[in-house]
Amino acid sequence: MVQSMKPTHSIEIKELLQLADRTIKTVKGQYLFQEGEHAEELYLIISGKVQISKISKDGRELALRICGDNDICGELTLFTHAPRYLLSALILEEGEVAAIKKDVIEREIFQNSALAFEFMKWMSDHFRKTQTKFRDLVLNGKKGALYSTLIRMTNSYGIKKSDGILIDLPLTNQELGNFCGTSRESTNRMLNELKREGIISIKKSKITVHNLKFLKEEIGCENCPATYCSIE
Amino acid sequence: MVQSMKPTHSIEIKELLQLADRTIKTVKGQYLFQEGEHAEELYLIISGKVQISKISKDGRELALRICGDNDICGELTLFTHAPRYLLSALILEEGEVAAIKKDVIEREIFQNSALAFEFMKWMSDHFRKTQTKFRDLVLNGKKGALYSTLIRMTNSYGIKKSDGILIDLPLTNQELGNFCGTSRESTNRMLNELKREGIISIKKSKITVHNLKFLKEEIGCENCPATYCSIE
DNA sequence: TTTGAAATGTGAAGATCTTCACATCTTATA
DNA sequence: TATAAGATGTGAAGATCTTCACATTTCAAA
Repeated sequence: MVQSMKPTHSIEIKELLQLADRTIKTVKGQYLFQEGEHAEELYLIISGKVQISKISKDGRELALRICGDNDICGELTLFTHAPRYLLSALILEEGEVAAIKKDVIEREIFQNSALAFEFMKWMSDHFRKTQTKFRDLVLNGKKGALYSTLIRMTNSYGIKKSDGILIDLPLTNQELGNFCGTSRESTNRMLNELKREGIISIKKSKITVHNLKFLKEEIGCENCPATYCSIE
Repeated sequence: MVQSMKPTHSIEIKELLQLADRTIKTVKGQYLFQEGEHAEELYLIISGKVQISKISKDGRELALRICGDNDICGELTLFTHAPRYLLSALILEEGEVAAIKKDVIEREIFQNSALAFEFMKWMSDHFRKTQTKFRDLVLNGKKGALYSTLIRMTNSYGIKKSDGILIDLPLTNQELGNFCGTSRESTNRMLNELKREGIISIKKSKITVHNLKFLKEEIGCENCPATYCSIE
C-alpha cells in the first residue's frame, strides 16, 4: 500500500501559469529570494522544493514551510506598496519555478473574480495553518513544536506504509529543529525518546511515524483536516 | 501632546455594514462565539472590544488579538465548507457588533471586485502580523514574546505622551501573559525588571513605554510599519 | 576502499520558565 | 471606611531547554 496523502490544491495553476513572466531553473542551495530584497514577483513552483524561512539577526533560522509542486511563495508581499520580502526562499531540490509580476497578478485578481475567490480561499487555508502551528509552538513547548511539525509533515509528505506513515523528505536533526525553534541537540534527544518508545523510526534521514495518535494526543490536536495541519 | 497612533483601516466598513444581517449588543464577559461552534457568520465590531483567543485543552489561554472599532473577527472560517470557529471571542468591553452571514459576504466578495481586493489586502496584512509575531515568540523566548507584545500594543492602543507611549488598555499580568504564552509570575518578573530599568512604568493597570527602542532592539525588530506589527 | 566531512549521540553545566506557596497591595462595594 | 476579592510581588524548587564539549557513526567522493 503506497498512497500519497498530499491534499489537492484549489488554485487553478494553469490559469496562473499563463500570467508568468518567465520560468527559472532553480539550483539547490541557492536562494529564490531573500528577506529584505525588493519584492516584485511571486513564484509558482513547477518542480523541485523550496524552503521558506526567517533568519534571525544572530543567524538562527526559523523554517516555516516547504513548497513543492504547484505551491505559491512570495505571496506575503501582495497588496503592499513598495514591498520587500519578509522571508527567504532556499532551494532544497532543484527544479523549475514560474515568476509572476506582482502587478500582473494583482490586476488579474481584480478582474477575474473566480481567481480572486480561489486565491482568497488559499490565503485563508494558509492562514489557518499558521495559526494552528502557532498555537502548538506557544502552548505546548518544544515537544509540542516537534510533535506538531511531525504531524504536519505526515500530512504534507506522508506516504502510507504497512507499519505507519513515511515522511518522504530527508531531514537532518538541525533542519527539523529549525522548524520547531529548537536546538539540534534537543531535537535529537526528543527524537531518540520517540524512537525508544516505538512512536517513530528513522531510516536514511527519513522518519516513519508508527503512532500518529500518540503525537496528536500529546498536543491536544482535534484531528483537524489536513488542510489546516500541514507544513505547506 | 495626545495623538492616537492607530493605523487607519482599509476595508470599506460602510459597504460591509450594508450586508449585515443584524446587530448585537455585546455584554462584557460573554462570548461572541466559541471555538467548536458552527460558524455561519462573521462579525464587524461597531463599538466595544473583543478579545480573540485559543483555549487549550488544559484550560490555558493563548490570546491572539483584541479587536476594536471597525475590526472584523470570525473571518478564519470563510471559504470553508461547514466550518466551525477555531478561536473564541470574548467581550472585553461592551458595545455593538454587526453580524454578516458567511454566504452573503462570500457572494458579495465574488461579485464586487473592489471589495474582494480590499478584503485580500486586509487578510494579507493580517497574515503578516501573525507571521512576525510568530517569529518573535519562537525565536526570542518569553522575553521576546513579551517585548513583541508590548511593541504591538503601542501600535494598536498607544497614545503619545510627553514621557513615552501609553498603552490605553487596562491589562492584568495574567492577561498580558496570555498574549505571550507565559505564566502570570514570569510576566510579573519581566515587567518589574523593565520597570527597574526605566523602560516602562505602570499606573492603574496601564503600561507606559518610555524606551520603545530598547524593546525593539532586544528582539531585532526591523522597525517594520505598524501595519505588520500590531495586535489587531 | 580509504578518508574527510557531515551528522548523530550524549553527559554535564547553566540559563530560562513554571509552579507552588504565601505575603502584600489595590480596588470596588457594602 | 471596613472588608473581601482580585491583583501583584517574590522566594524556592523543579522542569525544560540550551550550550559546550567531545565521542561515535554515516556517507559521499577521491
